Amino acid sequence: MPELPEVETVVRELVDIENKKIKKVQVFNVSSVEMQAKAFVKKLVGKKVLKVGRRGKYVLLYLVDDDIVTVHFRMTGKLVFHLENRDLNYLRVQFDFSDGAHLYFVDIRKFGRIKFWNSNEDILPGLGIEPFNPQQILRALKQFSSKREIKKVLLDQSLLAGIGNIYADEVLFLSGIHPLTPFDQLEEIHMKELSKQIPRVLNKAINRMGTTLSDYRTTKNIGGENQNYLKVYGQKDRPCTKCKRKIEKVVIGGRSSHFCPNCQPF
DNA sequence: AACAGCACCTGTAGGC
DNA sequence: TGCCTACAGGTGCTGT
Repeated sequence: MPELPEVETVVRELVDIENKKIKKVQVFNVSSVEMQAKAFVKKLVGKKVLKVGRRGKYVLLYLVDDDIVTVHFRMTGKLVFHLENRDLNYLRVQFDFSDGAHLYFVDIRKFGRIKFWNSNEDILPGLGIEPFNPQQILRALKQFSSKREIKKVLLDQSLLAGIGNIYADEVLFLSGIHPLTPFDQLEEIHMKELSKQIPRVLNKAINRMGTTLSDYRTTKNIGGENQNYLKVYGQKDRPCTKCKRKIEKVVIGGRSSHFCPNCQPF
């Protein structure tokens, strides 16, 4: 799942577990939790989930006593309220609540991670700002310095938290910036455009409940709609929506990058 | 310090 | 049908 809009969609549905007490936790794949499974279970059982939130691509579960649990889906993780047959083989962690509700952490590739943080810990150190305020984004971009390609910079979670491969490509297309452009060669107008487009792209995707390409599903195990509105991601060889030129695909930092050679000149 | 490369896993799609 | 390779919404470690 993965990027900010998908995580935000899930978090909004997770209000259903707020104020519920965790009655039982079962860890079926030890590497899914960043702690000895036994200790992890002990930390959670009997605790109430006061609130659910999000930072970047992380789901946050605020527990009593100010302890926090973070969930990162990486590539294929998801949290669902009901376990379907097709997910049976990929159930990694199960949470049972005292009112009879369940929450299942399902993850085909086992990259996802669930972490317990004590109340005195500084959670998610080094994570960048939430990318919704254009002025704040512009400020962050202006004080950032790098010779790296803009595509790589957008994927850097320590600058802006939550942008992934799909939305980075979409943002660059709408901003008219070639993904290989060195960050330190961006002009003021480019920075302003990025600051404007980043929140727009993310908010639109949130309103469409995220982008479902293969694995991402909401807690109710249904997909989002944003995949039907992508301008460049996954659109290789298809005509650009603005100029009809063929969308191209290159590899940058090991990630596929889609762009229109006409609308995003190098 | 920054960056490339690879590791972590499993499934799927496409070529032959 | 079957085998093989490439690739997938992400990060984190290691070596240069």
